[in-house]
Order: sequence, then structure tokens, then C-alpha cells
Amino acid sequence: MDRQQIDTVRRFNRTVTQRIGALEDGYLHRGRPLGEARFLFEIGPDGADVQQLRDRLNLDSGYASRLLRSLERQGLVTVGRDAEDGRRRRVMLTETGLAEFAAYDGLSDELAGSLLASLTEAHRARLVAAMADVERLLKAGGIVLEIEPSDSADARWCLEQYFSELAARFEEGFDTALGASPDEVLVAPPDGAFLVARLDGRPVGCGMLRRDGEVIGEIKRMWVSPSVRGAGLAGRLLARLEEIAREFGWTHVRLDTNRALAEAQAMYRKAGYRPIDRYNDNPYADFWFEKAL
Amino acid sequence: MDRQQIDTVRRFNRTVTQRIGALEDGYLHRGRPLGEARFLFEIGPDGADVQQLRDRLNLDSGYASRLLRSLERQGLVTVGRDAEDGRRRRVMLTETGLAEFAAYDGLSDELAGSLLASLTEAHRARLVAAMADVERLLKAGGIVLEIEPSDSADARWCLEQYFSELAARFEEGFDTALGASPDEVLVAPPDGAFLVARLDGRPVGCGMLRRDGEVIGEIKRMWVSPSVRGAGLAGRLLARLEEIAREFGWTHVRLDTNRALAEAQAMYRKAGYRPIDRYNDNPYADFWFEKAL
DNA sequence: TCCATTACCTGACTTTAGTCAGGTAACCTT
DNA sequence: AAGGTTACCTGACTAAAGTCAGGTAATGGA
Repeated sequence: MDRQQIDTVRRFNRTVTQRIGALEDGYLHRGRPLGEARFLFEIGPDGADVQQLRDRLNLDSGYASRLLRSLERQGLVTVGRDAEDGRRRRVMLTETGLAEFAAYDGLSDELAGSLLASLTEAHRARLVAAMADVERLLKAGGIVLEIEPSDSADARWCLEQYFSELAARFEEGFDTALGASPDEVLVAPPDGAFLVARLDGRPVGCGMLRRDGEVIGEIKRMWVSPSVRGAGLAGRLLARLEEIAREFGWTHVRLDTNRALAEAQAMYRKAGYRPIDRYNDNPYADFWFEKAL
Repeated sequence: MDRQQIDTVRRFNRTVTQRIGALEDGYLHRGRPLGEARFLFEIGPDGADVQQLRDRLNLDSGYASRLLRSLERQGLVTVGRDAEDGRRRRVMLTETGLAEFAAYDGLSDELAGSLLASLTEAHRARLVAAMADVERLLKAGGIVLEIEPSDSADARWCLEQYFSELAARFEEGFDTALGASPDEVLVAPPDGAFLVARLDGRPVGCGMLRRDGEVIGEIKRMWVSPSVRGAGLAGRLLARLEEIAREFGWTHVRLDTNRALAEAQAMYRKAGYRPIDRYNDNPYADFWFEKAL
């Protein structure tokens, strides 16, 4: 990897952790131990399960319990049984707890504001834009792609998101019965592959490759969660699916798309796909593309 | 301040501390307590004084001493008297210490690399550029401007940097005797002001305002350290000097500049300065500007 | 119905980080 | 040469963070 890029990243890490870290110290815990403050903040106005808190903050169960007792003693939270599962416990902020939360929220705003405070409006806008970019791309870098059965829980979840987005965006609506062909129920090597993209373990995108003739593959069900758009995930999914197709020994991949999905078309073209004639009877397809591998 | 900007900054803080923090944990200390690891890394291949280390890492003197003893016991450092001042102690890495340092250095590279690893070349370039921007502007936001006597240690240091830069950039060289007029020896309100810009206590820029007639001020000695250029510091200095002039009740400010300093001219024009006729006999001046306040 | 599992809890610990008071030797000023 | 200051040290302490073993009650499956 490029020496200069590495150096820039290291300088970035240094400056950012220094500047943000310095502000957070003794500022974001209001006289409370940092662990407690983070715990309280993580509970949030809507409450949370102890379990959620434990794995969001990566805490030992004993430690979490102790923090909870401490907050309870301070009158900041109440702990009750979960209605559905009596073992599980639900934490809610009390009146006072909510006030504390609001105070932390305000401090976070202040902290963020203080990073911008002494800049001119133009530079401030530039900083915020750069931060948004860094955030988006850093997130993107943490996304991992995995092949898995197309009927796994996460795969199903992604498909649900995908279909409901199609229903919202297609002028003609979307009916799963017409658009989702039955033979795709389970896609697996060597006749295809279903790819799930995950960020910190949570699915944020998917894509599917399926055999369509001896040496041709069809790409379908490409979906990227709105929370990570604009960071090239679609391109990565596409590239990975093509790679898989190549490994299967296929020579071409093709796909169809609807006129409502303009950004998808643009991406396919940029990735080297060329328009071809209709090759299927998908009622929702308006354009057909192909690429030689 | 803009709600949307604040939210972007908060999202940025969250994502960055999560992603970088997660990687640093248990990665950047090689089984050693974090404090020790940072101390070792800070010593560096060239060694350092205990004092330097103490205030770079903000450590209590007792604590620093203890860390030092621990590293010594592990055979990673040697501590010797300073040649010039017997009280002061100089820390050097041993052979093993150097190897450890190199390991940390490598890990930092790896960490940086891992943030870029799964991105495409184009997105990687975009991320690095955005990081550079964030770093530059975040630094800029930490810079504070202060009025102080033009003969303070930091003011003198800035002027030295300024003059040596002029000497390097002017085609005709620069001779302090000709360019620095004697009556500016000490500039102070209400006849002018010397501004020093500091980042984390270290001077990174300066600018001076001096009475030139009843209601006119002259701006001189504008200098910005190369380490913080491109983040609008010159503009901030200029704006602040104008503000001061306005407070003095002056109606105009003017200044001169050399043909070699093209970026300065551009900045003055953008800030509303208009070319005027020669108003002084500065042998190094090629252009003269004025602005009504 | 029994038994393994799960979610959470308590008590007893350790490590890390950091503070504070008081000391010694080197240095600096007068 | 005396007295204050500085740089570093040691010992005694504390708080925070985190780990581990063993427990209890609710749940789920055979």
C-alpha cells in the first residue's frame, strides 16, 4: 500500500484522537466514572435490555450488573422483567435519568460545536463535508461480504428490504409473486451464490448470482442499505459476484433493471455492462445488460 | 450552529472512535499496559528527556518515573544523565527497545492500512483526501489567536521564521536591516497590535497591525507556518487585525506585498483589498493594497 | 417432568492508572 | 557558601476497570 496514504491516515488518527479525546476527558462524564456515563448514555430515552447494553459496550456480565446497581442506587434507572422472557431484564431511565441523558446529549452537541466554533463558515462547511465523507468511507471499509444460503435469516431480511424498496420506487408497484421466480428459492455453488454484506455483524446489503445456461450467470437482488449508500458497496458486490462467476468458469453475466432505478443503470454501465436485447420475461424489467468476463 | 452540521460531526466522532478504537485495543499494546506502550513509543528511536515525555503525555512525575523503572526492568530502555544538566535524565531505547518500537510502528502502519484495505483504489484515494482535509481543518480549529508584545519569545520566533522565509522566496533575497523598520520594535495598543497564533501552545503564525497616520493602520508580518497552511489561518489573522483596527476607530487598513508572494495577493483581493499607489518606500514592496473598514 | 441452557446476579479478586507527600542530588542566584 | 529551585525519585495510597467462579430463577426441548 502507498506509503503516503498510510502516513496521511496515521496523521489523521493522531490528530483526531488527540482533539476529540482531549475534549471528551473530564467533560463527557460529569464527575461520574466514564464507564457509568457510557452505560447511562447507551440506555437512551427508549430504554434497553441488559443484554443489548452488554454487547454494544462489550462488557462482562458481572461488570454490567455492577454498573446497573450503581445507577439504580443513584436513582437514575429502574430495572424490570421483560414481558416475553422473564430472565431478560429491561432497563429504563427514570425522570432524573432522562435529565442526565439530556445533559450528556447537550454536552455531545457542545463538543461537536466546539470543533467547528473557531472556523469561518466556509471552512466549517468544508470540514463537515470531509467528515461526512470520512465517516461514509470508513464505514464502508468495515463491511465484509460473505457467501451464504439464500434462505439464511439475514439473507431473508435483506430481500425483504429489497422488495419493499422496489414496491416503493417502481411506478407500477411490485408484486413478489410476479417478480421473484420460484427457482431461486435456494441458490448455492456451483449454480450460483448469495452474497450478504455486513457491517459490525448487521446486514447492510446483498446480491445474488444464478446460473442461466451453461456458461452464463445472471445477477439479481442487488440491494444496498440507505445507511451505507454512496461508498461503493454496490460496486464491491458486483465485482465479487463477477469474480465468483469467473471461478465457476462462466464467460458472461447479464442482468435486467427497471427504469426507476437510474443510479443502478449508471453503475452497471460504468462497470462495463453493455445494453442487450430482452432475454427474459420479467414484467418489471425495462433494460437488459451483459458483460463478458 | 446548524443542527445538521452538529449531527454530522457527532456521527463522525462516533464512527471514527469506534473504528479506530476497536482496532487500537489489544492491538496497539502488545500485551503491555497501554500507558507503558505509549511511553515506549513516545521515546522513539532518538531517545528523549524524561521531562519531554512527561509533558507530551501529560503524566505525573511519580507515575512517569514508575513507567520508566518498569521499562528499565524489562530491558527496553537505559536511563542516563544529561551531559549539560545533571538533574535532567535522558532515556534511550536499547536494542530490544528499538525492536519493540519498530513493532509498534509496524502495527500502526498495519492499522492504518486496514482502514483502507477493503476499499477500491478510487474510494481509497477519496478517503485519504477527506482525512487529510479533516486533519488540516481540525488542527485549524484548535488554533487560538492572542495579542501580545511584539518582543515576546514566541513573537520573535515567528518573525525569525517569517524573515527566513522571505529570504528564501524573494528573488532579490531579504535583508532585515532594509525590510524591518526600527519603529516597529514594540507594537502595542492603542498604536497597533501583534497577534500570535498558537496550536497546543506552540506558535504557528503571526500578524501585526501598526498605526500609520491618524485613522489608518498598516498590516505587516503576516506569517503562517507551513504545517497549518491551507486551513484559512491567514484569513483569520487578517480578519482579527481588521477587527482590532476597527476597535481603535481607524477607517482604513493598508499593506504592501512582494511579487513573489502570489498566494498572499490573491488572499488580500478576496478579503476585499483594492490595489492603490505606492504609499511607502519599502524596497521589497511591489504591490500596495487598501481596504475601507 | 427433568435437564440443559440462558440471563442475570453477587462476592472476591487483579490490574491499570493515577495522585500525593516527602525525599535527594544537581543547579542557579546572590 | 547559603538558600531556593528544579528534575527526578520512592513509598503509600485510591479509584476505576475488568475478570472469574459460583449462584439463582426462568425458559425450552426431550
